[in-house]
Amino acid sequence: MAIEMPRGLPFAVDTFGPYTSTKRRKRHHFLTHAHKDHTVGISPSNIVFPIYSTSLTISLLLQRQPQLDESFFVRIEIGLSLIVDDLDGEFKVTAFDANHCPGAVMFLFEGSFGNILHTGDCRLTHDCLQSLPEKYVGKRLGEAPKCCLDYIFLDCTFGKSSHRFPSKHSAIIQIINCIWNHPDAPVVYLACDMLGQEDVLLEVSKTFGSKIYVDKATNFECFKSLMVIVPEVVTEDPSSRFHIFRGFPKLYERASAKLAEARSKLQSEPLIIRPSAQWYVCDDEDYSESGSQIQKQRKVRFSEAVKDEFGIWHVCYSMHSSREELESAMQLLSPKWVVSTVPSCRAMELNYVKRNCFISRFSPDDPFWKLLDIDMEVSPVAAVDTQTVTLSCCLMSEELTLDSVNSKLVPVIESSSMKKQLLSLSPEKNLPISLFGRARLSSQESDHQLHERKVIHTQCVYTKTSLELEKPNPKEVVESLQDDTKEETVSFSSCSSSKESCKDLSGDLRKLYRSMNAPVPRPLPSLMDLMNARKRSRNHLSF
DNA sequence: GCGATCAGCT
DNA sequence: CACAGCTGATCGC
Repeated sequence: MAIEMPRGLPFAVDTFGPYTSTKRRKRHHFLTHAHKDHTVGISPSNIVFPIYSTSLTISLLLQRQPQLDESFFVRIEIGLSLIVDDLDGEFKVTAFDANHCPGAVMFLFEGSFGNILHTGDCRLTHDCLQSLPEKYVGKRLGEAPKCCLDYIFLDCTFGKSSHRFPSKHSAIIQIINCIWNHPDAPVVYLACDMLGQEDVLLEVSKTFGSKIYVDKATNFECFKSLMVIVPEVVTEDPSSRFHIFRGFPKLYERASAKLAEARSKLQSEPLIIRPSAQWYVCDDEDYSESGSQIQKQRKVRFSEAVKDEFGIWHVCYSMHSSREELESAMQLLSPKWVVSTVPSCRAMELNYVKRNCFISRFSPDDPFWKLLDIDMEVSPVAAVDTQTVTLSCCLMSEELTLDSVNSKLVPVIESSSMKKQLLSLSPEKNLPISLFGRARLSSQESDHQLHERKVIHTQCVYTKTSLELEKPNPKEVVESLQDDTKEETVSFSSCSSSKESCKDLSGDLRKLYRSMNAPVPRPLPSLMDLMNARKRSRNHLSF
């Protein structure tokens, strides 16, 4: 899952259009790693070259999509920098190991827009941080680095997970121990067919002196990428004790079937190991209502493999940072602003962000404003001009609506007058408007006060040109704090806290919200009924 | 008819 | 729940 970069930046990371307007097309594209959800949109028909990425990521991508051409890509390797020419002045980009999967990198951009770290997907361990330029990393917790990053686009995938994850190395040792503890298992199935689990295979292979069988016929893509990354561990001989087990689909069903088959034949059971953090983050949140008894009964240990009710052994092998790792990384890096690259604005839940990221921190000449395409040189304008578009108008034309959160939406004057409005805010008096996520409060405000704050609600600011009348071009999503309401915090983020997903808005609008690091609101249930009824009647007609 | 995107699922 | 990814339906050219 990737987010669009703010409009003021000339580059995109892990997003590849297509953009309807060439005006919006980013001039430079960067790819952090080869997982498919980060390569969506890369195709010969949508050439957005050059795409900057590591040799390994490019190789994996070319292998999967041979119709792409090498010439679309520019190689950048871990630890190396490139200077990129741009209309707005050149900038420097450096790649760093993201500790996520083979070829995965974080990008550090340094230019007139500021110093920006985009982590892609990452597991931000201490070692990982130490590979960043010294000036950006504090020597110890609480000690500011010599140079502050302006923004971090941060992988907060497991930002909610309060558990301490074992290191990848430790997880691999757990896997090896688990295998040692099952000498009678005739076959060891490793659910490791995903890019990023190769080290598990490598270490198992080295420890037990055996290659690992990959079924070329049913798992060709995995076979191909293993032949690029760790060819020395792969065998096509099914008599090997170690087999790759597909993680999808229906892992549990297939695993149960394997075990049942052995039992029915009175054979020793095979050993099935799934190295993934997914199983461990399940009971992280408050599932007291929806969570099954099975979940409650789980006595999860992170220090050794755990067998579940289906007979699968789990080891917490995580390719993303835990909350603890993120907090610690943010403290050492002390960025001015943090944006989550995953939806639900999970960055806002980090203590570091709650305590340190507020808009009042930015002076009028800070590049922050430029990043958001907000021009500080504002000329006086009429209160209402011809560019004003109301939300209701946009929504009608899109056949979409926002949910009750937005029922208080008011028309907002676009562009310059809006900017002026924003900029005229005095931090003390009218706090706070934030441009990303939940409004950030002043640093003096305690967590308790923070909690007492009132409803935050969303305003969408749209620009209009004659061309874009049909498809409004939402420009900025801002939040404002309403002082006269009594509700406790954040109806705005109701979506992210809700257990339901936010799948009810059209893709375009969803992308917009995500790019602003704002949770996607859901239409009113009544509207959903209408939309569904319309869908049903349409389906009916087609018969 | 094809590729891109979305919905739904695990 | 949700990683990354699959399948099948639908959309749009």
